[in-house]
Amino acid sequence: MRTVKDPLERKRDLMDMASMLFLSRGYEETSVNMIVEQLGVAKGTFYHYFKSKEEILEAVLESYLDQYAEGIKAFLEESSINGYEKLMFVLKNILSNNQGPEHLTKHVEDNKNARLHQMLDEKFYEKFYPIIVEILRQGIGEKIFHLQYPEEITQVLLLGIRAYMHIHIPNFKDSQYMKTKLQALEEILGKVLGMDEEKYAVRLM
Amino acid sequence: MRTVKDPLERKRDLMDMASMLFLSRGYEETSVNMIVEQLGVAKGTFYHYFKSKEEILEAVLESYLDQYAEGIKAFLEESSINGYEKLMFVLKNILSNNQGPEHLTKHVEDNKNARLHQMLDEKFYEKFYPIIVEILRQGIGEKIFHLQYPEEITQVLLLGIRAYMHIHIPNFKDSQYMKTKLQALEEILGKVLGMDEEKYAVRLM
DNA sequence: CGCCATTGACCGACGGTCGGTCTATATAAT
DNA sequence: ATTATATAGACCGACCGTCGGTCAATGGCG
Repeated sequence: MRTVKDPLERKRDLMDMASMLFLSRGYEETSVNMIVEQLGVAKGTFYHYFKSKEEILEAVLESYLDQYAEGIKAFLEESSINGYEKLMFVLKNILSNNQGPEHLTKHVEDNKNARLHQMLDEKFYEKFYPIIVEILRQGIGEKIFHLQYPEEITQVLLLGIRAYMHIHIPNFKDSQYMKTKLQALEEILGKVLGMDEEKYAVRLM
Repeated sequence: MRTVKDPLERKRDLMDMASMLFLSRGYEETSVNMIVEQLGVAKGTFYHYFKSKEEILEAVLESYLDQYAEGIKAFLEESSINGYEKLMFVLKNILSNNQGPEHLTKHVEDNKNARLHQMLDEKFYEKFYPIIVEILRQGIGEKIFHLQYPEEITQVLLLGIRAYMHIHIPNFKDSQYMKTKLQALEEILGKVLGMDEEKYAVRLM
C-alpha cells in the first residue's frame, strides 16, 4: 500500500515517532527500522526526509527547545519586571523542568543516550545563553546585580547548574536532598550575582 | 601465528592500542576489529579480556584518571600547605591540563566521542569530588573560606568549570579570550568561596 | 506526461558469540 | 626423577544478527 502525504505532515510523523522512541527506549537503542515500522512506511521514506539518524535527533531536539525557549522569551518580553524577577522566573522554570526530555528519559540508562544528552546540552546552552545574559545585563543596569563578567558567569552557571541538577546519586525521591541542593544554589547565586542581601535574596523554592 | 603473553601485558597492550585509536580517531570511529588487527591478535582474544567495547573504554579512562588523581593526592598529602594554596594548586593543574585525553581528542569531532566524554566527565567528577571537598573543609576550618555548603558548591564548581573550559567557540588560539575566561573564573571563585579579599585572591594565571 | 514521494531489496561494516585449539603448569603414576 | 595425564585459560577466526545507509524501480498526482 502506498500513501502520499503532505510532506510536512510526513516529516512531523517521523519526528514524533522518533521522539517517542528516543524517550522511551533511548537513542542508541532505537533503530531507524523501528521508527519506520511503527509508522508503516518504508525505510527509503525516512532517508528521503532525513539524511541520517543523527539528523532526526537534532531536528527533534531543536524543535523541542525552540518551543520551550520561545515560550519563556515571549513571557519575558511582554512583562516589564526587573532583572531580579526575570532571573528568578527563568531559573525556577528551568529547575522545575523535570518534565521535558531529560525527565522522561531518566529511566533509560544514560549510557544509551550519550549523544542525545550531549546534543541536548548544546542546544539548551545555545538557546538560553542569550536570554540569561540579557537578564544579567538588565539587572546590572538596575544596580541589582553587581558583577563584572556577565557572559562568562552565565556560561559557568548555565552549564554548572544543569549538570548539578542532573546528579541524582542518592534516592532522588528524598525531598530533603533536593531542598539542600536548592539551598546551596541559592547561596551560590546570591554570592555570584553580588546582590544586596538586605533587599534581594535568591528564592528558588 | 599464536603468541602467548603474560595476561597482564596483553591486557595492557589492548588498552594502550584502544587508547591510541580512541584518541586519534574517536571512540565511535574505532572498531574492535581495528584494535585487534593493529595488535595482530584475534577478535576472540579481545573478548577474552573485555566483555564489550564499552568496557575497554571504561578501563582506559579509569586507568588514566586514577593515575592523574593519585598524583595530585600524593602531592597534597605530603605537603602541609593551607586550603587556599591546595585549592590553587589543584585548580591550576586541572585548568592547564589541556594535555590528557580531552586535549588530544580535540581535533576529533565531539559527536564521534559523546560516550567517551560522558564517561570521562563522570570519572573526573568521581575522582576529584572527594579531593576538592576535603580541601574546602580544610580551608573552612582555617577560616580562609566562608561558605555553608562545601559539598554542593564543589559539585557546581567542578561540573561548571569543566564544561565552561570546554567551550572554545571563538578561535581558541586567542589568548586574550582565555585570559578573560580565567579572570571571570577568578571573580566567581573569590565570591563563592567567600575569601577575605585583602588577604587572599584567586590567582589562576 | 513528468515529477517526486515512496518503496523495499540490498549492502558492507559493526559488535559480539562460539566451538574449539594450543600450551603451560599442576598432579599422579611409575 | 621421569613420564603420562588432567586442568586451566589464553588464543583463534569463522560466523551471526543487526545496524545505518543506498538506490533503482515504481506508483500517484498535478
